[in-house]
Amino acid sequence: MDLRTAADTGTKARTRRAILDAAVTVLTADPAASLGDIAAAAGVGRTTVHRYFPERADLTTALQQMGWEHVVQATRRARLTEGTGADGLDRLCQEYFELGNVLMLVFNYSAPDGDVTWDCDPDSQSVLDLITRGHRDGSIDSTLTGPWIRDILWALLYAAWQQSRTGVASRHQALDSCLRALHKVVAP
Amino acid sequence: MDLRTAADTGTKARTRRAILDAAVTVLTADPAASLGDIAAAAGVGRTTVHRYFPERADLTTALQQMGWEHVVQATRRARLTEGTGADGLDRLCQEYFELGNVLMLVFNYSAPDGDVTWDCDPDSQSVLDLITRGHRDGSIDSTLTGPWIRDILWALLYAAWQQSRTGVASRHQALDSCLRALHKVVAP
DNA sequence: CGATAGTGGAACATCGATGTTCCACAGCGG
DNA sequence: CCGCTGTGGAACATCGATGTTCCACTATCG
Repeated sequence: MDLRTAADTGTKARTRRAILDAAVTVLTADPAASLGDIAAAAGVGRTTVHRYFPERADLTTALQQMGWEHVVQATRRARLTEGTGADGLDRLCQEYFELGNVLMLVFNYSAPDGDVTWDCDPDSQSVLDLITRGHRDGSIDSTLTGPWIRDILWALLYAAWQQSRTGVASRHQALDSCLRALHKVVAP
Repeated sequence: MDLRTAADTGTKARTRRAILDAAVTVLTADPAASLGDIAAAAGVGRTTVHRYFPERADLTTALQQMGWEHVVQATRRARLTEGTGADGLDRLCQEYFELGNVLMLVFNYSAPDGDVTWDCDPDSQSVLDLITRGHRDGSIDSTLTGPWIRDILWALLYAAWQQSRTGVASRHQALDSCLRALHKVVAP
């Protein structure tokens, strides 16, 4: 017998995923949305939400964890150890941009819930290492500290996503603007 | 007889101001804080808060209005019509940075309450005009649109204030980093 | 001194979100 | 077919925030 039951990849997993996905969408639009709103958006009953996440905190915790897993995977896909530091940063920006709403949620949930800023997560160090490599190979301005560049990256991504979300620019235009701004900032 | 009673500049004005100031501090830290928290931070009773702002919405409206007034005044102080476009943007960044928490509040309250983004306020046009002038006088990269540069400005300010607020950098260092990043982005 | 403005606090009603319980229904495999 | 699993919905209790009312206290000014 398996520790995880067979249903773990079946109906239950799908329902859980639907709730989490809906939560990302709804909570991004309104961080104070009720569980009923989330249930409605997920197309399930409020009871079902409570079945999967007994308390609201359980849901937000799961959301935060899922969000960070996405960020970690995106960081991995960016292959930070290949090419120059600036190249890696470029790929990282593109991967993060693809995360969309998940990114905004992780961004916003860092402060209010717990002060678990993005300093303490496992992949943050690899980003700082990337920047250090960029400092050494001359592709990143050495006068800009690692944490500051990382924060600029997130800030630019936030602004770019706002642009795309509000229809000021298309998704592609927003990403393009973001990448160019990042290039100019980190260039020595 | 005055339309505004004499007390308008006396005790009542001071109490009102204390409540608004406390609200800025508290709501910046936790946007979902209760009126009791705000009253305690202001050093007044919860009843008094209700006397000045009968409903929560009245308080948030007043906050938003006060915030925008500060922004407008800061924009005026930056004397956007003097010097090159880039110079004006530089001064604007410094003035906005000085607004501190008020800035963060205006920034955060743009989306959740009403969709009154910073496009519709009176001073926004003068900022866009400034950028257009920078495009013409060659001090600002013409391939970057006005709205995008304005959003970058806000995003960088947000990131810089986070740095200073979390103690990663001093206030002065944060502003310096912010200004240098802005310079590099807008440079043609 | 006496009136008035401004305030604080207690008490209360209300409302929405939350969390729990229970029951009914549908699908699916043995 | 029967039982199990997953679900939806109704009903209920609870809790915290909100908004209101009322009364007492203090300081200031005429």
